[in-house]
Amino acid sequence: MPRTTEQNKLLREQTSKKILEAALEQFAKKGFHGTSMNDIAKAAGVSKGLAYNYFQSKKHLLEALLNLFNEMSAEFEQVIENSNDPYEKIKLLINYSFKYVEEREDYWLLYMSLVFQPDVMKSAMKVIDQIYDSFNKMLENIFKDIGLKNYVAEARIYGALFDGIFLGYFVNKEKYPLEKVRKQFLKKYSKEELQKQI
Amino acid sequence: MPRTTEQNKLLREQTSKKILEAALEQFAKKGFHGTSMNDIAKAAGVSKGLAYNYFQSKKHLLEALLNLFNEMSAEFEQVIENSNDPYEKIKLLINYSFKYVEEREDYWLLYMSLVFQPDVMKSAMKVIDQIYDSFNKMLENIFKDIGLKNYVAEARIYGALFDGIFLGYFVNKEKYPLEKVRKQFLKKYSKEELQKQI
Amino acid sequence: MPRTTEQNKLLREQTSKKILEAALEQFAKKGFHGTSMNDIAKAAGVSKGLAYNYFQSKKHLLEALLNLFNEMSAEFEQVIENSNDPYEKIKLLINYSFKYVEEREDYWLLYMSLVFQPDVMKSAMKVIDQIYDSFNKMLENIFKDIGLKNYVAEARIYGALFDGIFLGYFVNKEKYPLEKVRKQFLKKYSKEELQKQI
Amino acid sequence: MPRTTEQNKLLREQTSKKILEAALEQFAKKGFHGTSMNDIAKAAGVSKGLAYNYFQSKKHLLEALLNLFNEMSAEFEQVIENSNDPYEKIKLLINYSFKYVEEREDYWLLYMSLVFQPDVMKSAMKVIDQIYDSFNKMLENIFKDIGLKNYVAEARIYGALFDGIFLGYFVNKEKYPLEKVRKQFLKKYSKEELQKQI
DNA sequence: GATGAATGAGACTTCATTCAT
DNA sequence: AATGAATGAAGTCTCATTCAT
Repeated sequence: MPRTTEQNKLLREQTSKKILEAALEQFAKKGFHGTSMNDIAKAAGVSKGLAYNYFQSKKHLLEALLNLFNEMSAEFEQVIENSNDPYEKIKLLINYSFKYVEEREDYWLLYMSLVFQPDVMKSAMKVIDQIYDSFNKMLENIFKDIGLKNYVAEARIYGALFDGIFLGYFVNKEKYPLEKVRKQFLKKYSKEELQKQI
Repeated sequence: MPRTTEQNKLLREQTSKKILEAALEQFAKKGFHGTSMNDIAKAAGVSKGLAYNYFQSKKHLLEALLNLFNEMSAEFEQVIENSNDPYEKIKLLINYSFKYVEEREDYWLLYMSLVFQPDVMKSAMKVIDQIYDSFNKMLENIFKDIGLKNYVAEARIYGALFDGIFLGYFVNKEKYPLEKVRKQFLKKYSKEELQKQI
Repeated sequence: MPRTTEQNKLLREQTSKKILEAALEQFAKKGFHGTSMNDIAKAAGVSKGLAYNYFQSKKHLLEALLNLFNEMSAEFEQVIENSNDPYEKIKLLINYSFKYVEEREDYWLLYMSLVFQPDVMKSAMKVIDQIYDSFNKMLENIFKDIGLKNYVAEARIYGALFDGIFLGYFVNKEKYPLEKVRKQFLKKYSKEELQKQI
Repeated sequence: MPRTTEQNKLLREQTSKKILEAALEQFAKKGFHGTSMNDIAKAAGVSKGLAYNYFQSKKHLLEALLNLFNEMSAEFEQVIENSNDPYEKIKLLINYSFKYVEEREDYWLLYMSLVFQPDVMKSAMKVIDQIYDSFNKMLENIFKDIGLKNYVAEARIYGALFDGIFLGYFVNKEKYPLEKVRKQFLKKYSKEELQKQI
């Protein structure tokens, strides 16, 4: 009995996901140029041919991954929707960030490795730039709400802290005092401290 | 008549430098795997063969560049020697950092791209780890001198700011409000602000 | 529809054999260093890349060929099993040798060219040494059975004759009086002559 | 003061010899294709450029070495001039052979490696063929003088023994019972034994 | 939908040879 | 006569992609 259209669609989705996840993992670990289609196919448990059945080329595969970054961005936006208080929003953001990067290490690593290899793909930088922008706007709005005069610079500084902390963390996970830093981060952006700056 | 030993030494130094600089530039722009020896040779204006006369392999070439990172680290240490006042040291550090990254963009980009591709080379991560360590120790000492209780976390936060700011800057140089951020950075680490935290 | 596992296995065996045979032929003719992977691939009628799909490297290809030498050795052992009379064994051996080298010229040439280039591969010399050993032991036993006092030296002398004859033959096949030499060889190792030496 | 013509000539001869010897040693050890001009220059203690000043190319260098083989051949001829007795000549030949190969291992190894790589150079095979011929003629004459009916085959068999023994010796010098074989060789070609064959 | 054998362009590297800050 | 820096062709090997006993 042949598969129903329904079943086929499901199968395609599952296989596609397997390949995407494998690609993400491999790209994150070894970089775009350092990863071969063979690596990806093997990690996904499929044949090389099948990977090409789903994605036109290695670049297309990367492009497909980039779309996931937009979701990442959207999730951050959602998190701050949970409160109307800008102080609370900051707190939610910080906690979510730590959770996020720890859980989705691969996304974050791929994201960063693309930042530092703009030549890999033009479209990558466009996506990355957009994410940066939306993240900054989000932060600027929060800091404006709080009443910080230099909210433009403050947004960048907050973003820099976020990026820089995880950068340091990935240089040497064992050594990095992530918990201490998280606490200090929260403290620096607590209502009490922020109000001193107004 | 053969060249004198002196002449040869000079020639070797010049050519070696040409190749190293070209490699730095190319690696920074396109990443290790994304750069071919051909790219490097062409950028250096020499033949492919000659590059191998100077550096055993592409990896050895990268390794030679890594040594330059240690110099970078040493320069930071020197800068803070110019004062005994920890508050002044911080100020010197910040200003030097901005000048440094702007002037030596390529170093910084290569450095970062290696952070995000640990598979490229074991030795790279070792060197990077060491630089991080020494930078952190330097900062911890300064913050300890100032009297900050959480000097460990504070050192990491300072470092994160540094890394994160330039990361953001390179994502989109045109858009980044570097000068505003520098000022805000200085303000946050001014004597006045720091003393509030003691 | 993909090929069945069965089909693939057959295909791999066939292609592998094609490559091995081409490599043997080329190595025998031009030596290991004098043969390029391109030469081999062309002679095998496959692409360069495919040769690497089957053999990790040129050295591995040579190593695979070395295993064939062990078969060669085994065949000689089998030949003398056909008789219990040591005099008859010698005769069988001589006739088989001539047939063997004439038919498997390439094996023999490769074997010899490896003897004279020990630097090519450590493992090659190990295999060659083993074959020499087993061949010598075989001969020593036969000569011991016959009752020759100097059976150790006699085994070596027999082996030397074997090697030396074909060496001379390959220097100039047209000129070499192979048939005359074979007859003289047989005569020297005839029961009648051997018994004179006891 | 410039060198005199005399001095220059001497110098050229010395340097030429140094290079030839180094080439012989390297070719013998690693084969023609396995040896680089750099290897040779280094082993000779001269610059690459100088080697080319003396020898037009790597092939020319090999060709120059081939001429030395002719000397080798001539030396054998001279040795047997020392006696008029064919039985004595054989004895002189055997003893000289063993001494020769042991002392001039490199010549012999190069000679043999060329036999098994005819593609390396056409001219090599011509020279080798000539040496074989003259050696064979020499032996045929001796065996004819002794009165052996099958002197043609006997000459080849003697030659084969010579080649084969040293071949076996170089496969594993430590293990080879060279002295035992030499004695047995001498015995086989003693007047007493040879006369049995007439 | 799925496989992996096969290709070929291009990467890294070596080396005979040339040439001259 | 002597040097070794420099070149470029050719060799080893990898890998994105295609294709079909």
